Amino acid sequence: MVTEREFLDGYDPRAYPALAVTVDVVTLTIRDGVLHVLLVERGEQPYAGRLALPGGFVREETLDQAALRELAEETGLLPRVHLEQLATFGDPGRDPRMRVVSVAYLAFAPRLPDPTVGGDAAAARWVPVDDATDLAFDHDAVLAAGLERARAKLEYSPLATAFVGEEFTIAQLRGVYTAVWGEEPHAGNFHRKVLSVPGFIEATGTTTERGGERGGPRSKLYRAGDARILHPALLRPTPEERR
Amino acid sequence: MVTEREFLDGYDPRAYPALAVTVDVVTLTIRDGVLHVLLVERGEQPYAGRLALPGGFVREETLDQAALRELAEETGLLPRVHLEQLATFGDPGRDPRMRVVSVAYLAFAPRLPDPTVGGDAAAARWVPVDDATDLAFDHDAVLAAGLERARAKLEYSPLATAFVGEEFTIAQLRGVYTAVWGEEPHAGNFHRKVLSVPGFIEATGTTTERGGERGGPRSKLYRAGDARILHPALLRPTPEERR
DNA sequence: AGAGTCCTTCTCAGATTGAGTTTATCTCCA
DNA sequence: TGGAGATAAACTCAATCTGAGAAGGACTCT
Repeated sequence: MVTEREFLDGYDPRAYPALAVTVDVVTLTIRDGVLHVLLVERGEQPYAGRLALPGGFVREETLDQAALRELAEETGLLPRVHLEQLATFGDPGRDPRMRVVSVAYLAFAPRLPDPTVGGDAAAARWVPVDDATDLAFDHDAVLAAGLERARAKLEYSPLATAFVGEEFTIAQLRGVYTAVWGEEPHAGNFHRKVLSVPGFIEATGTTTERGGERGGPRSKLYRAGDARILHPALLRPTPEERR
Repeated sequence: MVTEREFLDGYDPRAYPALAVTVDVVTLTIRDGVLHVLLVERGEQPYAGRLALPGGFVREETLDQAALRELAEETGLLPRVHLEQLATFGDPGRDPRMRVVSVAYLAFAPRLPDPTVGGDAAAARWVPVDDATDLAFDHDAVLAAGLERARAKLEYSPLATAFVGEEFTIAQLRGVYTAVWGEEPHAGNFHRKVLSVPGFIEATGTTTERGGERGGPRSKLYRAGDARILHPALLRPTPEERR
């Protein structure tokens, strides 16, 4: 906010050229073990033909509502989506047309159907994050910030459960960590750790109907617990070489 | 950012009433072992007489530059200040005059002199964070977010060194954790831990000139190392009751 | 039926942690 | 000047946690 003094001293409509505030959403999901991000293809200049994060102007609504609205318009999804503010990008010149300050959001969703082009949805599609390069505007940096946030939050928050369905196996949960971190945690230790963190997951008492596709026993099913933070945390292997 | 489609579909100057973007800065420092925040007293309505975070309009500059400029205008301080983006607050109605989207920043500074009222500085002063209540606008929430971020960052980043001078003792560093967490870490274990984290601090080879004010031997002096993250982390005592 | 998969549990040595103790150095005050 | 009290730094030790591996089944496919 701004103090009255600054408001009076500084305010001159001509001194502050038109300025827009938008939201952009980094929506992540996992498909076939690979982390994907939701992108839309731009039809017009600038950056025509390039991929970009879905987003749009903020209306008379909260920023959170704007992000949720954009996400819904683009994908038709609403339920079971974790949404959080990521960071704000506002360098002059990041949009060649005018000064645009963009509040970036980060969303996590379980596997979703391909966006239907019903409604006003542009050509939205899921793209493996490794292929999501050369995005329009400064969206490469926005995506990078989102990925780093996601990797870090898996360590100390029960976020991974937002990527899987209502009921899930520990192996599925491990698949989330593998996809996001790009590294597979030790299966046995992961199992022990996940079960020992209070409130992370709770057993349903049921198991899967079948074993794994390539064999193996049925697995027990779990649902998300009520913990908001993981304690102790599940730390990434090799955060960096020691010494 | 915004796609061209959305830009064309949605853009109508009258549909989007005037909107301002500001930065507000939560500046923290430690004085006499107590965490303080920099506040300015508002002279005019709304919220006349109330305390508020320093801030102002974003000009033709990056958001980071705007935050740094506001901080410098308010306090005259520039060197050795750690500054990072905190979060963006944009609820309609958070400013009664117009829609104002505020990008909040978080700054950490070693002990600084009282802001001189030279220049255009308003009545800025350091206030113990526990006394910083009933702030103008939604600044209570902004401050709360800043405090929580600071507490969390002490765990896994070498941020504490931003609160002390160029050279410091381990006891001073422990004082930072005590002030921010409101809880004193075990002195012996803190000592061991801080020295064992690679890159956190490095010895200068010198000691203080005198012992502590109430006795005790001279302490060794250290300076900040080059680590960007602490690994392993210094976890807060009692993050919550286990089980 | 056999080969291969993999969920789940177990083992174990090494590292880390929390709590407390020890030693020596220094300041303040009588 | 001689304590009394404070504290930086190092050490001790038991309890816990961690990483790495292996074992036991239960299940899939061919």
